[in-house]
Amino acid sequence: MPDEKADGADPADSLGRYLKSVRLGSKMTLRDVENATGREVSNAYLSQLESGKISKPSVHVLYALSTSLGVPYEALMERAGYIMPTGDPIEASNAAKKTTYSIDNLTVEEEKEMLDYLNYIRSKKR
Amino acid sequence: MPDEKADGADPADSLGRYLKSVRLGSKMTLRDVENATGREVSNAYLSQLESGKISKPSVHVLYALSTSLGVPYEALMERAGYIMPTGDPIEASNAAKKTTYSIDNLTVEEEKEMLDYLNYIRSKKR
DNA sequence: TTGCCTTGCTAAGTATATCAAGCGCGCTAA
DNA sequence: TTAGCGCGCTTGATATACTTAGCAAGGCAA
Repeated sequence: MPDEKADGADPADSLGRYLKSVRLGSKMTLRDVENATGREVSNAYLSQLESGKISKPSVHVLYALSTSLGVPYEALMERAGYIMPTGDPIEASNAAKKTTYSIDNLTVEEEKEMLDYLNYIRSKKR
Repeated sequence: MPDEKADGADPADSLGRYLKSVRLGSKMTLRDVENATGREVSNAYLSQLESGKISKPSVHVLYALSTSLGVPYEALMERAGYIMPTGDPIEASNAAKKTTYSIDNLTVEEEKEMLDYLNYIRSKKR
């Protein structure tokens, strides 16, 4: 691993290494985690996750792992490259293409503002 | 074989119908949405989503649709059967009451106002 | 009519997540 | 030594998300 960058450049890699470090930190085996998730995540699959062979596990898997390992759900979501609504680094591909459609490419802040505004106009009308 | 049930018990079904109602409410075609997502979600795929043929789209797809359609990310996540950290184990029945919070059921006037507001905050920020 | 365009939709293929089974290694005990 | 067990890991198979190409129906113009 001589070419590791300081930041987590590769998201998949980062997720795998994160999962592994957390598991080892808890002194659990792969099968321990499998059982802790109620067999929702097989040890074989977890192994592939940790080695980075699988880049985008489903949210269900991430949720099961987060509760079984005791780490916050959001941490796993972000490292898996998913976008959390509370605002975070976003995969750049979104910003690339712009079309001039009605509500297009809402940023997270914009979405929040829009929601606030909706609440405002609704309360006003009631 | 038209054996559709009238209730919205099935979450997958619910997601499809929700997407469709939002799209029609915005007066967009399937291809409009495809373009609005920057081609991230094809019109063919969206059609399958709306018809309930696909039950668990990835979070990326849901995110692209939420921004392009102007609905909150959480609403789609919940209807797709995913678990959001702020909620708890979510069942279909739960989703119904919980999503009153969202931009669900936008009236036409509200939609117009929202669009105006979006233009406003965008022009302000540039 | 004929021709062109758009709309929703489908059929068939590819990619990838996920599972079940099992392999080889290191350990510990007889 | 051999037997057994738990460990991480791999290998193949299946399910399902997702793509690309295209079709039938309807609208509209010449």
